Formats: sequence, C-alpha cells, structure tokens
Amino acid sequence: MTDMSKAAIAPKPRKEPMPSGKSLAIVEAAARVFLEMGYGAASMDAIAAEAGVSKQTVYSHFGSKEALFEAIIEVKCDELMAPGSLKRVPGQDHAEALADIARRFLTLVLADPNSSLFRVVVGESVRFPELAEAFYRAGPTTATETLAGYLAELGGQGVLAIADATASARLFFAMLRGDLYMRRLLGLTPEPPAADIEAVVEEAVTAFLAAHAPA
Amino acid sequence: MTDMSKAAIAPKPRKEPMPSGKSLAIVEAAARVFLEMGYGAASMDAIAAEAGVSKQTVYSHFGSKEALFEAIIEVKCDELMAPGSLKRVPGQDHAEALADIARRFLTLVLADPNSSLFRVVVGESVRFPELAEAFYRAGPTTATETLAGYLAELGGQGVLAIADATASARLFFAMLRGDLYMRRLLGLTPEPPAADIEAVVEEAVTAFLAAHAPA
DNA sequence: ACTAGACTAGACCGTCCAGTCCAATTTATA
DNA sequence: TATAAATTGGACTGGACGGTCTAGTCTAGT
Repeated sequence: MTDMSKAAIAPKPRKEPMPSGKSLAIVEAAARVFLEMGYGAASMDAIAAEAGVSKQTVYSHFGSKEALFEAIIEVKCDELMAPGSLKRVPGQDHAEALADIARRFLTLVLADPNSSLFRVVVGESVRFPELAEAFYRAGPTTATETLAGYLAELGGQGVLAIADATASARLFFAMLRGDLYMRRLLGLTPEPPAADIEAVVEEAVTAFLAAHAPA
Repeated sequence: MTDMSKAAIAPKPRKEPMPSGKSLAIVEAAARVFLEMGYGAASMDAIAAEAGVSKQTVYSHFGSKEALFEAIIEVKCDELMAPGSLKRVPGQDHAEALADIARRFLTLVLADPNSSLFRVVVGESVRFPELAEAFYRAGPTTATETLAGYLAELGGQGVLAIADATASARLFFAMLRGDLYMRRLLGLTPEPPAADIEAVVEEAVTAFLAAHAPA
C-alpha cells in the first residue's frame, strides 16, 4: 500500500460496477458482525461499515435489524450441513465409516463460524424461537437422519445390533459432544487441532461399537 | 424545609423491618430478569421494579450492571452442584448407582433455572469469559471429578474396565447430553417429564456398561 | 431529640442506536 | 445522451437505557 496516486482524501478504491453484489457483501458483513458480537451488541452502523455500504442500502435490502438477523442465521443454517458432510465413502468397513462420519461431524461443529453460530442461536433462542427451530432442523435432525439410515443398514446386515436406529444415531452424536465440545461452546478453547478431534472420535467409535456388538 | 404540612399521602404498607433483605431481593429479582431475558435485553429499571426497590438501591449494593450480572451468575453457578447432587446412596450395585447419578444429573441440568443459566452463559461467553470459566468449573469439572472418583473405584474392584476414569466420566455425561438436552438448550421443549429422563438414563447406562464390561 | 445511614421516587444527563429523510452522485438502461 | 434506478453520506428523530443526583422519608442507636 505504498502507492498514492490521488489527492489527500480520496481513499475510495471503488472499481466494481457490480449491480447487486452489494446484497452479498451485506450478508457476509452481517454474518461476520452478528456471529462475532451477538445480536444485541451488533449495530447496523457497524454492519454497514463492515460491508462498505451505506446504512440506507442495508435498509433497502433488508427492512430491519431483525429481518437481517433472521436472514443471516437462516443462510448460515442452510450452509451448515450443505456439502453432504456425512456422506460415507465406499470401500470402508463399518468402523472406518463411523470414524469418518464422526471426524467430519466434529470438525464441522467445532470449526469457528459454526460454533459461533450455535452460540448466537442458543443465546437468542428466547427472542428468536423460529431460528432455534431452523437450526435444530438443519443441524441435529439432518445429521441424525442421515446416520440413522446407515445404522439401519448395518443392523439389517447383522454387522451391528441396532434396535432403534434413530436413538442409536443420537447416542453416537451425543458421545461426540463431550468435553471438547462443551469447552468450545463456552468459548474456552480455540479451534482444536486434528489430533484432539481424533482422540474423541476413537473413544466414541470404540464405545459405540462395544455397545452395539451383535449377539 | 419550611414545609411541615402533614402529607395526606402515606400509602406505605411497610411491615418488614428487615435490615438488609433488600440485597437478597435484588439478587433474586436480577436472577429472574437476567436468566429470562439475557444480559442485553434486561434493563436495570426492570430489575429494580422486579425487586420492588429503587434503582439507586440497586446501584448502592452493586455498582454497575456488569457487576450485578457477574454476581448473579456466580451465585447461580455455586448453587448448581451444591446439594452434593451426585452423591451415591449406599447399598446399590454399580448399575443402580450409575443410573441414580445419571438421573440426578439430567434432572438438574434440564430443570428450568439451570438450563436458562446455561443459555445465558453461552450467549454471553464472549463478553464475559470469566463467567464461562466459572460455570465450566462449577458444572462439568465438578461433576466429572466426582464421577471419575467413583469409576476409578469400580475399576479397581474389577467391576468395570476403566482405563481412564476421567475420560470415562466425561463420556458418560456426554451420553446423557443427547437430543433431549439439545432441544432444551435451544428452548424448543419445556422441562421434560421424569419418564423422558428415565429413557435417556437407561439407554446411556446400558451403553456405558456395555462399553466398559470387564474382560 | 439528634444523627447517621439505608432507602425512595423520580427527574435528569449523556450516550447509543434503530430507523428515516434527503440532496447529491453514481450506475444501468434505453 | 437522457433518464430512471440504485446508492451514498450524513444529518436527524425518537426512544431506550446506564448511571447520577437530589430532595426527602424511615428506622435505629445514642
């Protein structure tokens, strides 16, 4: 940034004639600000500034702070489980497959934007119950259903003893949400290294398999 | 000062000569308001009104909103595991004892003031990291240590195969924090009936015992 | 009776912030 | 180029809220 071409104050490097990339910029900026500061502490001015956009433009695109917040959270919830994160790759035995699912799940939920999202949703669940519900549907419900399908399959093959696939899937994820998850939820720990995740994965998979060993 | 006229207004039905029950009233009112509305949405006027006390009195006892909030959360954290909730009663076999611990733990954390507390602490963990830490110490840490002691005992007796008592204790509690816990955290469900808790307890204890069966 | 200190009611101050308005400017389109 | 639409920036409104201040009441101890 050693380059100074124009007069004293003209620091607006505006080059993009984007017709409506503004909307995207606003969404991204709002997501950053809301997830970092929470609903109450985030100000519309801060969001407009972060987006490099005037406040009025924010209000033109989204009518109110609440509406903007809801839009952001819904977008983030949709992104949550988007990339088929729990799809299993072929050619693995069931222990490997479960470990793989566990690893991806934990990596996902412990990653920074997602744990912030969860914190905000929990904190605002009283004021925005619909968002809590949307989160629950996009996250836990989707994950559980996917895994339950796979577990039912394993049960049918006699590889595991699965009486209630949904209940077992929930138990599996619950085992993964252990101490590391709690510490992350409370903001006591930064994003953990892969090795820490791996330890939790192994412990959970081992216990889960032991608890569902076929007769 | 020159005015000595008798006031026709004396609507003061004051009957309690309590010297400083005010402080308690403020704490209780603040706890109600903070836990119900969260830090940001709670106003000092609302707290004073709820306590039946003037705003100035609140500020005399606690110097600021932050200080009051911290005091309240700390009190509530101390109350959390206070009544030796996880003490085991004598004369039970280990399965009964574990179920008993699980039942008490779940009942406690799913109960209304406590789940609200957790929601608030999570939501404000960015602004008040010390409170998140205090909560973690008073809750998860304490519970884990207590259970770990018992598990180590069982391991020593050869009743269960316990390699790492702390890790096993954490796993046990993680199994209890399943779907019901998640729904409660997100405010999607009222305080659940005992039967719902019992189902979770049984599932978790069964799985835990299977995963720690002695060789 | 005097005094000290806790308490009250409510006015008050400064600040912050959601949301509005508007005149000027930029961009897209015909 | 002309015109309409989008955008800007900044001033502004109105209200909420944290916190202070004041005038005055009540109670207890001496």
